[in-house]
Amino acid sequence: MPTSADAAVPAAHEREVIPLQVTPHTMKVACSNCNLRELCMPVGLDEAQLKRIDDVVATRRKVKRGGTLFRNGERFTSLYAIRTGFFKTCVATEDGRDQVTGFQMAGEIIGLDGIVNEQHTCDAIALEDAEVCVMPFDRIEELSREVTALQSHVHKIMSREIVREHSVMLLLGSMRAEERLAAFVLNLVQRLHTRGFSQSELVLRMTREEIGSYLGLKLETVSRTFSKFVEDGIVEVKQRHVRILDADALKRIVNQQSRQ
Amino acid sequence: MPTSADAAVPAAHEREVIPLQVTPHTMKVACSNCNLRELCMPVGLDEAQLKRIDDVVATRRKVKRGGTLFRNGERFTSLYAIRTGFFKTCVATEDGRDQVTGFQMAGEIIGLDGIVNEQHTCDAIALEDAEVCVMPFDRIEELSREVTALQSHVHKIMSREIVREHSVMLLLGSMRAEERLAAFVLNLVQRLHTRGFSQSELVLRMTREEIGSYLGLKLETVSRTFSKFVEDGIVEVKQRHVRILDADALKRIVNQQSRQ
DNA sequence: CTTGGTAATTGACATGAATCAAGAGACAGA
DNA sequence: TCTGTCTCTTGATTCATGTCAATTACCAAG
Repeated sequence: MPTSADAAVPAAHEREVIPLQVTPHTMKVACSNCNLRELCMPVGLDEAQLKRIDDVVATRRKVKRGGTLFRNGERFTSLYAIRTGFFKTCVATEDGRDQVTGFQMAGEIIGLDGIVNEQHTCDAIALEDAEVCVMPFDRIEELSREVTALQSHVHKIMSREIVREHSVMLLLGSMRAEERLAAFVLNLVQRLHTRGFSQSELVLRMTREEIGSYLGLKLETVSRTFSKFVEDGIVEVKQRHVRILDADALKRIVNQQSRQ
Repeated sequence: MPTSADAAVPAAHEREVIPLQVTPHTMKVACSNCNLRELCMPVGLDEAQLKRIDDVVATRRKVKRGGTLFRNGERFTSLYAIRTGFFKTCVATEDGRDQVTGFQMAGEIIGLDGIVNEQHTCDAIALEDAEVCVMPFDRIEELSREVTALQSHVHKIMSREIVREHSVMLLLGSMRAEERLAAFVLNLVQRLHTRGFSQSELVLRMTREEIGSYLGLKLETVSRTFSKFVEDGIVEVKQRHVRILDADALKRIVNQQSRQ
């Protein structure tokens, strides 16, 4: 039930005071002049196609830090393109275990898990105040029947997620703690660098426990491994602020064969 | 380069004598009367749509046991629907480690990883003599612009793969050896049962080492864990033949919280 | 500035799975 | 049938990571 883009602002001030509450944002959005366009939309469109693409985004939605964009079991209606902020997605078993399946940042698409059963199968939680573009999936399907570039783009985004998950499986299935953490840090800076941030410095938006969950490690192991990297002069760590001193060393750690 | 469906049979007998060699098979294929249709194709199509869907499959292809359907780095052109046989897919790092990312059986679709970069990022290897339907992806995209049910179906297949991988991440990230193996066996019989096989008996098509790679364990651990299940009277194991004596016990093992 | 709560670090110890090694089965090809 | 090669099992031992516990650092609210 995305709010119409033209509707009046619905008591936004009231909602602001409730933490964890999602705040619909009704300013009309245009992909065609969004600076994240090349991250979440196809490139090489002509003027007319660009105009149509604008119609994919129904509204924007703000999610406060700690708030949920969607939850396991909720009905699936839309994909979300992250405009600002940082999310984690996690799955859970009945017995309470849960597993972070990914961390998502600006320009990335979230919600693909919901397509198959028209129901989300994971939680998406904002790790900092965030804003997303709401893209109703039926609209995406409709338009991608007409705009070939959009169709291809949607397929590529899903395929990219599959490939990413393969690499996480490789990490979880065959790497040791140091390799996992090195790979994780390198992956994060690389993605941040693509978005114009430093190649050597980053601020972690998640706790040691969340990193551990993603990497299949306990938070103590994450902490110890960071400490080891610091001892070895590979990184500086001050709480969530990480400075990479020797990126090559990190790469060597990832590629070194340890377990078979 | 799929062989035209109408071409003459190309020296099939010659190819048969070369193991690991893929044998193009040119018999015209019809999804519309394939008994696996409900597994790999959309349901609820009218006569006209069914006829069009038949055009998605260009040819069939046979792959001998041990042969590769595609390899990491190869150009992506087609998705494959498995008609008979059993595959594994695996990814590898430069340093030689590799990770089985899945086992696929009749009715399942393979090759989705290749879409994003028009290049395969994993190997697909037949674990027994197999036959697949070759579905050129440009044809799939073309037709799914016109047949809404096909478009939706393609999206769901990709989403299903994403969700499956989430559950593998959960398994690899937070389960212990016994839980992993129990979950694996239950998943296999369940899928085989869907295809009309026994609910309590199965023949493993893969080695202990391949199971271990998939589950992030060493082959010795897989073997020991099977032995433990046998001791506990949960299964009977004779080489690759497994009979489940107590499915509930397996389910309890999966759901029991052990590590947090 | 104090206080309470969350997050992170570090140490001591326990343990599950890896490693190393030997041997037994199974199976394909001669 | 024999032979060589995989594959699987099982035991002894090691090691990486989990577990438990104590302490410190940080941050937000009063």
